Amino acid sequence: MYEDLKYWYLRDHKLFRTLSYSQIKQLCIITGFKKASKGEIIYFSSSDVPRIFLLKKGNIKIVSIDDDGNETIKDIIQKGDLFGELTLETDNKVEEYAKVLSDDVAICSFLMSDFEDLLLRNPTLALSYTKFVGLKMKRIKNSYSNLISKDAKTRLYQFLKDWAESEGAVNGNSVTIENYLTQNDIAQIICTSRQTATQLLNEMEANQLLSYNRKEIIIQDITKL
Amino acid sequence: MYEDLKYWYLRDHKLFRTLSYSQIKQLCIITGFKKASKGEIIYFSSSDVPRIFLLKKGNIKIVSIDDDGNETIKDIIQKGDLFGELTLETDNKVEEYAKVLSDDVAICSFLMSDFEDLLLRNPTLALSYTKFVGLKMKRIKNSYSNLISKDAKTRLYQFLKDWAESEGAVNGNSVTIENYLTQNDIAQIICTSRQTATQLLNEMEANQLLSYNRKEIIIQDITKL
DNA sequence: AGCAAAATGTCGGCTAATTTACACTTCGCT
DNA sequence: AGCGAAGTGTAAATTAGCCGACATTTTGCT
Repeated sequence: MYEDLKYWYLRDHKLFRTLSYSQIKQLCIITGFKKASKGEIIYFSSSDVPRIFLLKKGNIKIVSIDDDGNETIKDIIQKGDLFGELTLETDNKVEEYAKVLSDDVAICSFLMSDFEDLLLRNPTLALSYTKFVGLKMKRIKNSYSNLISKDAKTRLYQFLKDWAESEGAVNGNSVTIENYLTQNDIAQIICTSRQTATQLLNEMEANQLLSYNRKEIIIQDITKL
Repeated sequence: MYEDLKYWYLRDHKLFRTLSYSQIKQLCIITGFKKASKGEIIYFSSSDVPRIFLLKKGNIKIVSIDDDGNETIKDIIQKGDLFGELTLETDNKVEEYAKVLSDDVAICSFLMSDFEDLLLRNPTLALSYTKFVGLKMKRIKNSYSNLISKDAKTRLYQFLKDWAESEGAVNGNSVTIENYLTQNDIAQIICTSRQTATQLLNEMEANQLLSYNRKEIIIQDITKL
């Protein structure tokens, strides 16, 4: 990969924005680049050397298999997000992999050990990274407490609001979301059965809160959710 | 407070164990010390300057109030744990406070800004701290996914196992836990109603899995849980 | 175009667990 | 010692949402 390309990729993430061109260039830590298409599975825990990944394009879901063999969606990663062993500790206990949701994705990665060295040499970056991990933790806490204390309907509403906020195209009070999730995915994210999710979505459509199809979701009036 | 005392307090947490005596002494970041007794409430978010706290003695619970005014237990902090704005970002959105569970507690604290400076000057510490926050995140993720996918009984069993492991006095296969929680607390932690928790605990007692009273819980055979 | 697989829609029975309601016990305090 | 508050025990009614079962629609593939 060309030096300039590396620079551009890293520079694009807000975490690295504070580093100068020469700093990034000097570090040269990007060691992998990968393209993949819809439905493909990318293993990243265990396997070879521990890495941190940056999703450059598209969407993926992080899925884990529990003891009973059920799939659970752990996270949805969007363009620009980091994923992988963000805690800088490898654990082989959890069996996780990523599955491509959008038509195609571009992923770049670097070695965890290289990243650690970088953090050691750039205390400011280390501090930013700590805050970044902390923010991620806060988000998780927040979404989980929703899962626990609210009913399925409220959870779906909250999920749609969050999704609309992070990715929706706003047009007045109406928001259009590119829908790369199946109803089953949505059900898993809000921790309910597929049937319940279907029922709730149809109910919302009947109440003219949104219009749903496999390509996009249009929320008529985001303020009414 | 005497310099030596400060040193001792910090030194006691594994995070600071790598720092030399002179380093800690030089930094002198402990700026607060506090004792409190059972039932007392300690506010730590919002209010004055942001701080990080270290619980030296006793047990506290972190409680938050949601929109509807219900109390939720966010975390149980044990002797030696850090708490407060561990993410190094203050947010005033969440209304959280700590409540003392044990007879009395000792808490020391330092300013978040001082701690940030310290991290900037000690990259190794910064890295350790990041991993520490990451570990905390992993624990939270794990306990939440238990909450979501398992039924109340399994959750209670898991909670008791965890509690026994972190604090229990082992004696062969039997483990004795000092019980500073009410059944209501336990119910909140495992996210069920007080009645269900009571019922399950009595059921376990009837099945001779444990003996419960307000002072202690004795698990007859930890391997059978 | 045609077929299999994946995704969506719909229905009732079933069950864990919440809710409501109340009695009893223990604790902390003056 | 005695009282109120907090904690614990128990039971019945109610319900959200899971599960199984199936029909229909849409997609991707050759």
